[in-house]
Amino acid sequence: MNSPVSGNGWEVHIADCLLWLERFPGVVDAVITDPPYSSGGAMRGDRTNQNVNTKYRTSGAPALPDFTGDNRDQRSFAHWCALWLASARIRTRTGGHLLMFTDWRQLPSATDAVQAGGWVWRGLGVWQKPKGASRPTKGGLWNDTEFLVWATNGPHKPAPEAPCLDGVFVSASPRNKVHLTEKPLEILDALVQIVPEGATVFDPFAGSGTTGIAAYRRHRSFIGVELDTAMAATAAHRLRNAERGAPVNTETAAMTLWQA
Amino acid sequence: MNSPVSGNGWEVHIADCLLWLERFPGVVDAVITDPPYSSGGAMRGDRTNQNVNTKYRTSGAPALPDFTGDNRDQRSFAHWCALWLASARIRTRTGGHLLMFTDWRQLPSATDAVQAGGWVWRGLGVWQKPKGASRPTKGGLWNDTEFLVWATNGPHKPAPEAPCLDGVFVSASPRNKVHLTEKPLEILDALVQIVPEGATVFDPFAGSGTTGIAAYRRHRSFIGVELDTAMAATAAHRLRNAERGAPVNTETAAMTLWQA
DNA sequence: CCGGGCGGTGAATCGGCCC
DNA sequence: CGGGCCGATTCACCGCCCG
Repeated sequence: MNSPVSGNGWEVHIADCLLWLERFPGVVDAVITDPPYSSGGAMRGDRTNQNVNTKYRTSGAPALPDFTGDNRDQRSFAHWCALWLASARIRTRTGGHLLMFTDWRQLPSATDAVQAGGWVWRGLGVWQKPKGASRPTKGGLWNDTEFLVWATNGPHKPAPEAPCLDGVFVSASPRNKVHLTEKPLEILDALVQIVPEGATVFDPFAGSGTTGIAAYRRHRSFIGVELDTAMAATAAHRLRNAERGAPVNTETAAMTLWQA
Repeated sequence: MNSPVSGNGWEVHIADCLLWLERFPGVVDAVITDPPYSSGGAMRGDRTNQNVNTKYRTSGAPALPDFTGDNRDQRSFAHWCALWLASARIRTRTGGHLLMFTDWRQLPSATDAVQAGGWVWRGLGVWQKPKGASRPTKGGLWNDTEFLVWATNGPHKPAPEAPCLDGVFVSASPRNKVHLTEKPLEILDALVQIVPEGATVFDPFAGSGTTGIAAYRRHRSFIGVELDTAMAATAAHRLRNAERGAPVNTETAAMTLWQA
């Protein structure tokens, strides 16, 4: 285990989360994460030669770094999720929470994996994107949602003062993204409140660290694991920006992407 | 096959949809339906002695008739759905649509069944209920959504003028319900527009006929099948109200529930 | 006719108790 | 000890009623 980059109540580790979890001795209160979806071309065997930039980029937007782990077929996606979900659950306190993003195509696999990993599935949240930030489907349903699987490690015993989180989050994709699938900070800001202040939030696919920033600002501790060295550097940079009270997506944060 | 109750562009049959479909010679353009969810207590085997009124009713609201078929366990729910979905697909034109309501708990089983029935799953819609019309979950996600599985029979080739339906429908549960799980007319009004005017909409679980009313008002033909005699009478009554341009949920419509 | 106040409601869930 | 039945719980919004 490499030594992490850390700050006041947060740490970011560069590691594969499965290997990292095997050696992690602590206990966390919630797992809040956005794993690689591996969507598109599932069950069609046509994903071997695509990386994320050719897959997702359509316009003249600046290219973002390819991220790894987004090329599994559907069955192995579910199996792999079950593995890290089981490992993460072992390190989550009884009654602790899981909040995991997924898209519609992987949703059934995701809920299967969550349950296979020993979590108790308790509901679904919806991230509704404004129409401008999504794609119309002529003659069908507008594809403007992603989903959030909510589960607990065993019984759900909310504290009397525990808030009730919305089931539908309306928010546009962030501007000035430093990660291709970066989630809106305001959604993570709501999600981290599923645990009380002082609790520890764990993100095994920390990416650019948005979960950590939300946790930091809401006075929750954060442990992030990210496989990609450059992306982990970006997460650390953005968390340090948050510590300074600065905007997180600075020019220099973006530059860390290409230096490692 | 009993002779149906029918009107100008609509018919309601009293039958089990699986048996009825076996003998139906026609072709429809869309299947839009809300099957019994069989939710609650899934995988816990505790559903034997519950009817829907004890299951879902909490307050002093007037009792509505129990509906049948809401007591399958999860595996047989998926299997049974696959059966009627396959039968219905055979009677749907190539490129025709399926829109099927489900709740979060049955969503993975529902999408499995849709695909097992030979449909091509193409997306998810969300029905977001106002907070007042749903249940808070302390320390977790508010349970204020139901879902809509969208699929097509084979390739999706929308007409150039085909509209794009919303992915998220915001609507309160109807007042003066005559069916325990009656869906808002405004949502069905949007959904029937997935097929052009003059096309035929089929609902194998017609219930109180809301899908038919929406289809009638939007100049689509409607074929409904409903197992429960009293509920089918209610559907016919409400459709006749719609033909007269009258409000559909009249006192007499409610009375048909208890007469058969 | 408009605005504010108030009571009703909800495609459950959970703990506890009884048999 | 296990399974099933009973009843308390939850809170923002909807819509009616009244001023």
